[in-house]
Amino acid sequence: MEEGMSGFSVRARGGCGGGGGTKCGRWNPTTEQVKVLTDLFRSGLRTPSTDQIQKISSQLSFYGKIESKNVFYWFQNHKARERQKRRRVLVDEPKDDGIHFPCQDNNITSTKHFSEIYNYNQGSEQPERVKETLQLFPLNSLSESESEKLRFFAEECKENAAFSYTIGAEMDHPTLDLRLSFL
Amino acid sequence: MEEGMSGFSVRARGGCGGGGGTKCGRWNPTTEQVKVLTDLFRSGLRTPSTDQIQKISSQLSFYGKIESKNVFYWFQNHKARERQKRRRVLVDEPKDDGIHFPCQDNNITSTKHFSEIYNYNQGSEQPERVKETLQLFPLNSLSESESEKLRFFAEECKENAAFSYTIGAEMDHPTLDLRLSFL
DNA sequence: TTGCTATGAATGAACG
DNA sequence: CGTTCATTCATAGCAA
Repeated sequence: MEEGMSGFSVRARGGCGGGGGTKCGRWNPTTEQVKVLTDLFRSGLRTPSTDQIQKISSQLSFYGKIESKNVFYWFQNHKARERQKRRRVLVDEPKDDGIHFPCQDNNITSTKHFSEIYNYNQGSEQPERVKETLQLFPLNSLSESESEKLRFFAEECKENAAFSYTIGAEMDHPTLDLRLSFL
Repeated sequence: MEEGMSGFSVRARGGCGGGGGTKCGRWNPTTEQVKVLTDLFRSGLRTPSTDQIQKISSQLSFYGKIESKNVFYWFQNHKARERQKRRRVLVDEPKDDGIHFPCQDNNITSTKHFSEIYNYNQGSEQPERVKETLQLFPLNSLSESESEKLRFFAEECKENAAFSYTIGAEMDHPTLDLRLSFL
């Protein structure tokens, strides 16, 4: 795949006019946009707030057409897919049964929230929920694949790590500054 | 021939109760059900009461498997996403600085009471929400996106408009009658 | 063309 | 109610 296409206008494809019958065209992120988003993600950003989404979108619009919903979806998808990938690793390779600590144990008991809201219940309360257990673990004697898995877990755990990110380090033009400070 | 064109998933029903014995995870609304729900929403229904939910669900069950909670969630989601979308559009496209009239700013006498319209009031009753006066305005020289935004605002206005809706106009079969009268 | 993979988009369900 | 999660649909790009 050619990596040129610097800047934007990568959506050169006909899009709408193409033989589709559905709505025309979906967002096609430029390499710069993907880079920034990925860096943000790796910096610890997982679930940007509405404000952050808008700021990011605004900044990224420099590199090409983009809407805030694109940023929103990007993070949703990226997070979800990393999660399911990790999940797959857990299931596919059960040989690592020495460590298992998915950051925050999700106790998935069957849900009954609609009835909770509308009183369609018939008694029997059960507001039990397991609290987080986030424990540390010995970081030694780990094989390649194992340490890789650890990385996954580590990534998951930094849900809300504080961070700041600056766009434009080696970009050709702008040196845009996008400092995200939460809380 | 098949080209994959479709406004939506054409799979629809079957699923759980069908003879295929497929997965029956979550509700998969039929196109008819979606149509009715959408029409109800567009008619002004935003937060149906428990009774209304029951009625709607009951009627829609004709078109396929459905539960009350599905209707409940549908409206919750639809409303939430409508607002979210509108919010995003407002911020994403500030280039419409020629028109700005949130909902019912009838009087040209400026926007003196935003709090009245979006009443997040805290001292008095709020029985008087939106009077459906929804004034018209020159629908000319409006770009595509602009008129789209207008539609958003218009939709927001009919928060609790009285309405009645009849299912089955051009439906293939039933002519179900679902008159919802509130208050 | 056909199939696969990655990923944008949508939405049912549910949480806080 | 706003936000988040899980699953699925749809499509662009590439490979065989």
